[in-house]
Amino acid sequence: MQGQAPSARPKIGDVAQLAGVSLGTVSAVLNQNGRTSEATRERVRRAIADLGYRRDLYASQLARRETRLLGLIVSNLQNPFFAETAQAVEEEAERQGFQLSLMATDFSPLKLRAAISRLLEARIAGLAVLTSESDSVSIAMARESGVPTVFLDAGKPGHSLSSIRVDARGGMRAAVNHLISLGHRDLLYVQNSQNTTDALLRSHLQRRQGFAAAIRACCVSELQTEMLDIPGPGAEAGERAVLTAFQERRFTAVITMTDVVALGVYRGLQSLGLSIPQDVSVVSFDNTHFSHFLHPPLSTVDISRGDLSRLVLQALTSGKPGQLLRLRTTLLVRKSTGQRPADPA
Amino acid sequence: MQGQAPSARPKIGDVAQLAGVSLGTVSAVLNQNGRTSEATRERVRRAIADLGYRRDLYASQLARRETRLLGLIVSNLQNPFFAETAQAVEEEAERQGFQLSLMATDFSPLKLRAAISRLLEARIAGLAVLTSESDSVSIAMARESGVPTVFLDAGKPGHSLSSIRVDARGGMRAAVNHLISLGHRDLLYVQNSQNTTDALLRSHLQRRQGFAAAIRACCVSELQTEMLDIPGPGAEAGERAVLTAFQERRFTAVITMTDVVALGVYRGLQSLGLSIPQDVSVVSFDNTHFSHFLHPPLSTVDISRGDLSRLVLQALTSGKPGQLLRLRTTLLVRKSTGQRPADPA
DNA sequence: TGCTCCTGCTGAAACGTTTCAGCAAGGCAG
DNA sequence: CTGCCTTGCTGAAACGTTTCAGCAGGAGCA
Repeated sequence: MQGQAPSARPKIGDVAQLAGVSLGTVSAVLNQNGRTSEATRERVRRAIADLGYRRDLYASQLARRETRLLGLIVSNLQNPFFAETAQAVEEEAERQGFQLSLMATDFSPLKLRAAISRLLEARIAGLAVLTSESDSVSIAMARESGVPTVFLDAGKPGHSLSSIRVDARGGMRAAVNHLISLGHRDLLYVQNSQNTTDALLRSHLQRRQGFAAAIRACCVSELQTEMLDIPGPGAEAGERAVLTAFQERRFTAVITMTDVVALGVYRGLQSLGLSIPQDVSVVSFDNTHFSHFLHPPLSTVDISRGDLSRLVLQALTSGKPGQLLRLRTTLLVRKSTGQRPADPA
Repeated sequence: MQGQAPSARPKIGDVAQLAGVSLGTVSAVLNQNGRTSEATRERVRRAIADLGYRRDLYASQLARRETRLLGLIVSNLQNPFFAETAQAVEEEAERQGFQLSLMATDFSPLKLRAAISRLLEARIAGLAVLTSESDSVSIAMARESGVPTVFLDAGKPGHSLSSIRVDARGGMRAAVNHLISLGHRDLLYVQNSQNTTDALLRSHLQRRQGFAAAIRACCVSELQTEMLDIPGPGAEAGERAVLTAFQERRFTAVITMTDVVALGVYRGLQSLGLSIPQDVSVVSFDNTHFSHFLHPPLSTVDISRGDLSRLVLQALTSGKPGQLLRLRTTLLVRKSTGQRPADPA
């Protein structure tokens, strides 16, 4: 008859009482610091098990000085590129003794700000924003917090703010050169610049610059290119883009900015009765896992998840914030690109 | 010269001092409860902005009675089924004023236990475990915590423990009947029972029972079936399964337990020079987003993400734990299934 | 024996909020 | 003018840990 609320969470004091030791000793056992004898440890462990004690995260973190928590924000977990990247970062973080708190923005700048806000309240030790919808407001939030931060393709680094610059330009150049060397002269470039924000602009700019540079550098003059802007980041938009573009005119190669869009492009081409790569070649960006399993396997520009996650952790934990980190890209030539058809009727 | 640590996080007391009000008032403004005049609110807001104050999550939650936090554990975010489900649950949770803490197990029972442990430390208001590797230990952990919990396809519900039973049996029966009605008599059933745990067993059992029941109920006697166990949940395993199985003998239809595996099956069949569905029909489970974009579009058993997420929230927040909830499945016939080939040479 | 060092433990302060009883002041009915 | 209600604010207790100075007691050494 010691009190009758059986569902109350036992606290550290209850454990201490049952084990016949003090509060501080239990804490020492829990955290494996301080000096404790094996006998005491055993008694405490028994008491913990008997009571079903579980440490309270909030009290624990409140009392601690610092957190081993990293925040990671991505656009959308449905996109395999982000899912794969998130997993890679999580693994790298764990390897270095950090926990990861993962949030998605669904391509909404407002959700991005809310996510940053929440993560900052959680007193994260570092923040990685790997989305394309970061704008000046969200960057300012991160900057003013003083928390080590890394953005993808966003602005100038400074103070606590690092930036990872994906060499999209180089990747794009490689992709275009690959197509040109295969004889292609009619190129359709499919992009999605719907949520126009700083970072997205920059990211597009790089790709477009790579595209333009490759075309400029190319000796052939009879090059015909068209850029098509699609209204979303999904496969549906890619499919419609192809349907629309090919209605007017015939291309022999399509370049997309993500594998997911390429998935739609595949479907669009197939429904037009065009085969890949006999009639039309397709190149993409991301090298998501499924791209290898498409029919035909998709030629795509790889962004190394391992390198990316290592850069993220380096940026956040090196103690030297404000870095500009560069990430190489490499074109993976698979089976979706081939010689320009002899008779592109 | 008031102290020289500029990077120290401002606390609620600093805000109160700057705004010329008391601690409690600032808290009232922050939480929009209690009575405050517009003038005071404005002063407090200014002070917050000036100082760049941000609430400390841990102190806040420690002082609060309860959390509006739900824990969601899935197997692997790389699998689109889980990514889509997680997103659906997150949206439903948000709609009901809950935040979601998302964790992945990577198919490891140990990681599952660690995840449950962490979530319980965070004092979650409910726990949903949507993975196939839940075992009796993890179920016991959840049960003993007293937190409203829902598992997918795991054991008998009771006390705080609810269970969602996906009608895999029905879905499988529909898939098999569909194939049989198309004339197929040589069926390859591809499953992955690698991490054999209670829930996985149950889940397999259901599917296998559905398979067996459909075959038993079927009048045709010349039915030939084979079950192949693959060593992993990925597309690679699916591809190898086809390569292995078709080496020995020819099937006219393949049934897989997930779309991801079907992706590998597609590739395997294509590399064998077999076309879908002319030579071989394929049916799968999950209806992930990409399955619609495959060539040909994949016939698959749909598990409604909306229904699933609503069930999850109902189980966790209805105040009536210990429920057994059933989730219907529906076969989506697309283009990967067709008449059995006239001459399956 | 006296001194120092080490080990294992204790007890209280600190972490930054929320919550709530209580109080001052003003308005209003009688 | 009195009594009572309402509004807007205050101040302190509580939340459940971690951390750390300090203390008792035993060992080692001269």
